[in-house]
Amino acid sequence: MKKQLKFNFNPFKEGLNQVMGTLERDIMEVLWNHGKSSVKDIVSALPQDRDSSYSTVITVTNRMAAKGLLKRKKVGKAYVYKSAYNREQFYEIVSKKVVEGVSAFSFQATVAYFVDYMSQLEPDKLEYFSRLIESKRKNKP
Amino acid sequence: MKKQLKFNFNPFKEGLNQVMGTLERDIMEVLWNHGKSSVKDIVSALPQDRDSSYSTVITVTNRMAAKGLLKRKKVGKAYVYKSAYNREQFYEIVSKKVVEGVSAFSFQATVAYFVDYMSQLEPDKLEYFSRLIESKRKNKP
DNA sequence: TATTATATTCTACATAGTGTAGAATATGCA
DNA sequence: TGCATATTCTACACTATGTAGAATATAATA
Repeated sequence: MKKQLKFNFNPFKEGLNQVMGTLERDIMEVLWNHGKSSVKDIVSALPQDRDSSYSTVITVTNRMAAKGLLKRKKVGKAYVYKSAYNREQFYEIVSKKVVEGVSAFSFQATVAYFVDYMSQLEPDKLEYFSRLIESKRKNKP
Repeated sequence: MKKQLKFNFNPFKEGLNQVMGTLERDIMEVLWNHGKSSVKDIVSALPQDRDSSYSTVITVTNRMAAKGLLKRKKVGKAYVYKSAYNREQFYEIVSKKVVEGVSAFSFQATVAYFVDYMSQLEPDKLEYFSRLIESKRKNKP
């Protein structure tokens, strides 16, 4: 079976950067937005304000491949990289693991803050939540 | 106001070790179980299988104090350390921040897995949450 | 008060993850 | 076969954590 993806979760950062470094995040975005890409492609697609060298990007993509975040395949002279998971899969994997982890850390506190957090949100999100619960209840006689 | 406690959350580890290192965790446990303690006290209360030197423990307690995890006060010749938060407070702070963080990361996936996780553990609780959510919704016109 | 036991601070090294990139090496196409 | 280009290797920076010796400070007591 596929090796389980390992990551840390930093709740004080934003978006993908909660789970990986900033360059890694930018590379993930490039691969999700542009599909399979060579290092050359990635370098040119990276945000303008980030001018990482070719070898910096190669080092990081290889580390990401070693971690199971990316896959690579030789095409002609160069390797072509792609994300091992699409965006939706990746967010699901992370969310699931963090929810499991924090529930195991402290079920009570987690439940309390989850409900609390939810109730402060807009009604449509609460509604989404209650509809989800209802459907679960119906499927669990 | 008090400086906000910063931490990473590792869902692949266990208990307090999800939020800090192993020696840090052992020190927290000593302080929660024994109350205010000098470094000497801590060293002797640490698990037998861990034989960290006095200066190792001092280094780590000072780092923890710098991070806001511990407080210290000079008593006689030595400093006496105590946790900045009691166990319950600490678990609440962490749970709250991680729940907020992962909800911001991906609201939909988080809600989905949270409900999923809860319904697997104790189906009955779903009804409780359902009612809780409903009452929250009614209080939010 | 001077000595001494003990506590602290300073410094430094190790490992892991991430960002960085030059130098050396390999390789495929013209 | 040669060259342009891609890869690998190596190495340094920074942060977090674990580790601990050496140097220094300090309080209690003789």
